[in-house]
Amino acid sequence: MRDFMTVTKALADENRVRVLMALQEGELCACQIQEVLQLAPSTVSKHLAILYQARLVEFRKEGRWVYYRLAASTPARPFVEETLAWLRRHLSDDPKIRADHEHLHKIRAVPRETWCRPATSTLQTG
Amino acid sequence: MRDFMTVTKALADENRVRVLMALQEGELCACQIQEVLQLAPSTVSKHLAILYQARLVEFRKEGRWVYYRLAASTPARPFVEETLAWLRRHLSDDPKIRADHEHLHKIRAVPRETWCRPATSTLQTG
DNA sequence: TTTATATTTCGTTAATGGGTGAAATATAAA
DNA sequence: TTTATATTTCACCCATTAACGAAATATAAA
Repeated sequence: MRDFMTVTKALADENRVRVLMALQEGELCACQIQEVLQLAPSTVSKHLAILYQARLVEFRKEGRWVYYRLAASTPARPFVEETLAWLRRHLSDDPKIRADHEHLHKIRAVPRETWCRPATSTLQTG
Repeated sequence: MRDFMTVTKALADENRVRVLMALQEGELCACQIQEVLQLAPSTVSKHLAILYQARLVEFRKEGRWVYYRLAASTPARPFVEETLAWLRRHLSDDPKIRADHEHLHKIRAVPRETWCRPATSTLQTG
């Protein structure tokens, strides 16, 4: 029950759901997720920690960067894939999710140095 | 997205999840739900309103009583059945859910007048 | 080493949300 | 009508949490 509630609470925030949907297309480093959500790094970090505690995402560290991905489902814990499929079925067509995906495509199209910088993002958001 | 978040927020509370699981065995009136959750009537009423807004439950009024049931899934909105199936798969074996079911069996076994009374419940809870 | 960058942790603030009791509402019984 | 009961609404309190900036941590580059 406790595990289950940890997951439902993790899903009860729009920004965290956006993260999970963004990760459906592949891993992203923390700063890419910051760019999509347009939130402060500390805020995004907290959201990612909550998703990690719910075991919905995993991460790997590469140099200064931390790459997050959807957690792998195991036979013993089909939970994740099931939950993500549920999200996908109901949110794939959502306008905001679609906008995030378009935003992500732009982010992936340019070298990281272009946008992973101090404060001024040169990326066109519209 | 907004609809979806209304549902995930509704699911992000343990007592509301307990209500949904309790309703799997059939409709219950508000006071029966109060008895299961052991919470104040006003609190239970609030929880039920949140579940209703999320369109996870429906209700019918019969005299002074209000009977709640799981919402019917329609082809246009398979959401409910899917969500409830998800709950069932992951919580049917949960100790607290099982205890609620046992409690419910006792509640159903006695006439309503026995326990749906002022403040003193004569029902054995253990 | 020093400097720069990516991320997390910490402290704080503001908003949200669960809990309650009292009052309001609705219906049934006396 | 008056009284009793079931439920909801309202106002409030307290706990939780999302957001941020600043500081701390970690790693890479100079």
